[in-house]
Amino acid sequence: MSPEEHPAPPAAPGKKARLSKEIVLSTALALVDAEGLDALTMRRLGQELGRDPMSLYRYAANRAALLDGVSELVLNELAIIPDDPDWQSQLRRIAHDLRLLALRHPNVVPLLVTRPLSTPLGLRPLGTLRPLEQILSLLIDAGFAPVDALHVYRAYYGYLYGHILNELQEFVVDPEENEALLRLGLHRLPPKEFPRLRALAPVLADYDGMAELDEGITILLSGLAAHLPPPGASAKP
Amino acid sequence: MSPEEHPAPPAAPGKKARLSKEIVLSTALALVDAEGLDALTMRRLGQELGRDPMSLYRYAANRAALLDGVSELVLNELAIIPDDPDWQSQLRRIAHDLRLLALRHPNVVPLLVTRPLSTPLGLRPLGTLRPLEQILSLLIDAGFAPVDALHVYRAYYGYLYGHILNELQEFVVDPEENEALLRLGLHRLPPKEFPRLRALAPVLADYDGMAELDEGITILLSGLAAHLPPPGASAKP
DNA sequence: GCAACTTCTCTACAATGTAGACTGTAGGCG
DNA sequence: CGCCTACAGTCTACATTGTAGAGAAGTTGC
Repeated sequence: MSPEEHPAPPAAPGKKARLSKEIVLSTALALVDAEGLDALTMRRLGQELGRDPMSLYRYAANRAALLDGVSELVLNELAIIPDDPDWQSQLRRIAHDLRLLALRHPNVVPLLVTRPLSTPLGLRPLGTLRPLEQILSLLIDAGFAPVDALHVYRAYYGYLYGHILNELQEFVVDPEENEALLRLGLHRLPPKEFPRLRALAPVLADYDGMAELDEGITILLSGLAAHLPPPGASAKP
Repeated sequence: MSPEEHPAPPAAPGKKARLSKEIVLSTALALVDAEGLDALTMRRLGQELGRDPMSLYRYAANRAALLDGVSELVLNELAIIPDDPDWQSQLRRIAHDLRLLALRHPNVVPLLVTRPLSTPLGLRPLGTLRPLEQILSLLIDAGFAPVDALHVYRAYYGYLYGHILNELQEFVVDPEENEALLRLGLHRLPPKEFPRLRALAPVLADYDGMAELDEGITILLSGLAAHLPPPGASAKP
């Protein structure tokens, strides 16, 4: 019975290890994953850490910075390693990775999408810019001119984010419920006004996001490859 | 000098016309457009209307409902009229319209994107589902099987939303400032870590969103047309 | 053992959303 | 005309939020 004497912080999950930005942010993320964005209040996070809420301000200037930190943490889970020389399959892999990341942290997606809208490019957390830089780099290394790389990136990332939003929006509410109409709450729609939507209920209900993403990416990438000067036309060795 | 005696409410912008949902929502939208989402508090909106904040609850069950109402109001500005028999040019036109809508109400875009994430399909404000229904209808009328129409819709709308988010994110901060690096705040990025991004500063600074959207849509639509059973294969007259 | 830190806590306050009771006003019916 | 009912709008009150500012506790170097 020595529940209070342990001087070694690393293995004592009990109460009093010194805080750190990493600890704060990762328990913030855990909280958001478990209970949603609204649950992430200073007081609640403080309580989760067994600390006074005010202590958090040592590690994040304010709540907004905390949210940025969480975004960054999540995006850091995305590994972009240029092992595959084919840019198309590379981008395809990243797309699937990002999709899975979003499904793993659905509550963070609004942050990823929304916060950059209120923060100019250069002031965003570096972690959120890194994928952009890395993908540009990947494309340029594959032989694209920088300007074209940017175009490819925009079309690609645009579609990717759009797809993720779409998929999360269509997420099935109550998997217990079997009737597709009910499962999606579509029975509340006036049939006269929404005949198509209602008729598509069964199809909507089993949305294969992964397949849909893959098709879309295929179309987009091959289209991009066709409409642009082929990589290698005017590139570095 | 009869500023108080007018018994006719319609022409008296002064103070005391009876409220209505339309009035409340449209001044809410005006407020958001002018000062951003955060400015839309119950008290502030009440003040804007010359009424007690609590009176708003007659017209919106709570703040979330207010936000939904604003989304709906904005989406109602999008007119989808099936005048053009060619589905591709139809979708292209809608895409440009929606883009302009977003540029007209940039502060509302986070709402459009975020709120559906926390509301199951069937429970969303009808106004926000109407574009979906209408586009499905348009595609089915053009000869697509319903399931394929849904696929087209998803890829199309996904890309479209993604593009809009992209474009708004890259919005130039201070158009007064001439140096591209500065204008975007990119000078804060460590050069070693972000060489590509920094090198692209000038290109980033003059982003032609309209052209970029059009290219993307072209690629996507022609790709979709090629990868799917051509409309009319198994359709109604 | 003291001094200069950093880290954490306490208290306090202004702003927000909203419940619940209340007041006024407009119309319907005798 | 007088009363009654319904509804629009208001007032007061409260719990919850982010965060400023002063201080306590703990840690580290000499």
